[in-house]
Amino acid sequence: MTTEQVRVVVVDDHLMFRAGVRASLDGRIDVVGEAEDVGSAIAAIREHRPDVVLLDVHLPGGRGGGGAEVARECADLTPGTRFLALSVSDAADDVVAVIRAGARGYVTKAITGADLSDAVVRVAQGDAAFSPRLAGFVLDAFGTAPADVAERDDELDRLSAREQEVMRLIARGYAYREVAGELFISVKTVETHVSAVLRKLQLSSRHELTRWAAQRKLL
Amino acid sequence: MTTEQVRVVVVDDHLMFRAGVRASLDGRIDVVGEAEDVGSAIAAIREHRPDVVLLDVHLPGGRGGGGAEVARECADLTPGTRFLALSVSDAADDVVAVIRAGARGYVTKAITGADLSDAVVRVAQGDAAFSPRLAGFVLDAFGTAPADVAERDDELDRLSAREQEVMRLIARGYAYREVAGELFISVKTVETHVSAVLRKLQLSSRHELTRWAAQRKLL
DNA sequence: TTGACCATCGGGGGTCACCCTGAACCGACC
DNA sequence: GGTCGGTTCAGGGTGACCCCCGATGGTCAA
Repeated sequence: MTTEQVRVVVVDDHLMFRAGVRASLDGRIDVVGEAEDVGSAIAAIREHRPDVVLLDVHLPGGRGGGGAEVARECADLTPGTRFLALSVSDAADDVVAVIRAGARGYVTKAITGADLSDAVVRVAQGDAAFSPRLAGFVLDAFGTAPADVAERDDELDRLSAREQEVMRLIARGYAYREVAGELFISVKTVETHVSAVLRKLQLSSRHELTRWAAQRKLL
Repeated sequence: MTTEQVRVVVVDDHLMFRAGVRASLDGRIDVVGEAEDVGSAIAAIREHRPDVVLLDVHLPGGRGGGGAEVARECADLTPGTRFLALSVSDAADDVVAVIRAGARGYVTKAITGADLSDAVVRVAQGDAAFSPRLAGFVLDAFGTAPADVAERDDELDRLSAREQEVMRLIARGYAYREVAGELFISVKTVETHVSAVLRKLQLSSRHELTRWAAQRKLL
């Protein structure tokens, strides 16, 4: 890896900044192309097929998706290319969005030339590269699925077993007749249960029930 | 951060390895406790409330969840504590599992004492710490959603602007009359738009529309 | 100018959702 | 034994939903 330079395309809407990046990167890196908006970035990446794209997060053009749009569009077209986001923003939303789009790292523009070169090399080798503090945002966004199992529901406990059964089907969009067929009871009985559910949960329609159940991940 | 030592609990099922970790960590780190299985780890963490837990991934005891189980159990109990996974395994599944459980980093046991000390300090400061190559596993597991974005646009673009507006309100549970009042149009016009939306999306009721919109996160 | 699409309305009608009262059976509890 | 709650079902009613058939006017492109 010391024998071959890392081929890089720099995407940023400011000419001066691109010149600065080009001047700051050391001999391990070869800037093979530049682009200044979403469209020209995609074209340049497809043409040069670089190892790494240094990608500004906020870009003109395209459908307003900025750097994340570029990464998404090129993910299938150029599988060997990795993306390193480079932005003034250190907002968690920006970081998570572009990482979700497929970028392998995110550094702020306060970085030094040497550190940026290191980050580019690391990303080229398949590793991740983050400015301090930013990696935590990604991990925070990552660990937000299996943590809510312990939540008990006293509202749900007020429903009888049969009422819960009917409630789940109704919340999933089943019609009364379909619920009746599913549970081998009459439509009128379903109506009775639904009325009881709505009354006990203090809801007024099956639509509210759907949202209520969705919020509690009961679907 | 040079004035205060980072307080650490070391969790590993091998006494010899714990001794090695203790001997390898430098003066910035203070090992305040040790544990050798899931149960004793949770107890030690609750007792000492360390800044960082060095956590072996494969542990005896508990419900077989290993280090991930420890991290999950302690997430709510000791919010100030961060977890750094430490394992011989460099398998992607192990890495993703323990990160998903809340760990802020993952290093292999091939690490040097100096690098491990650095990683502990970085995690204590809220940053992430990964051995080379391992961070990529997490990012790979993270970017597994953008496939439905393109499909969403195709389907959604077939709706006119007004139809999308009506669709969002209907999907949120608004009644026709409420939508009419919100958009200053007649109930009949709302009906027309809803019919067009259902026909274009090949749905048969507003309930299916709600699920359709929820799947695409349009709410 | 014509055609296509969109947004805005209306009548009519069939189905569905929701509520009301009322009732029967069963098991648990006092 | 009486009371209470759960489950089952019925008739009747009102409004919401969803479709069919129309109609008018606007914009935009061929």
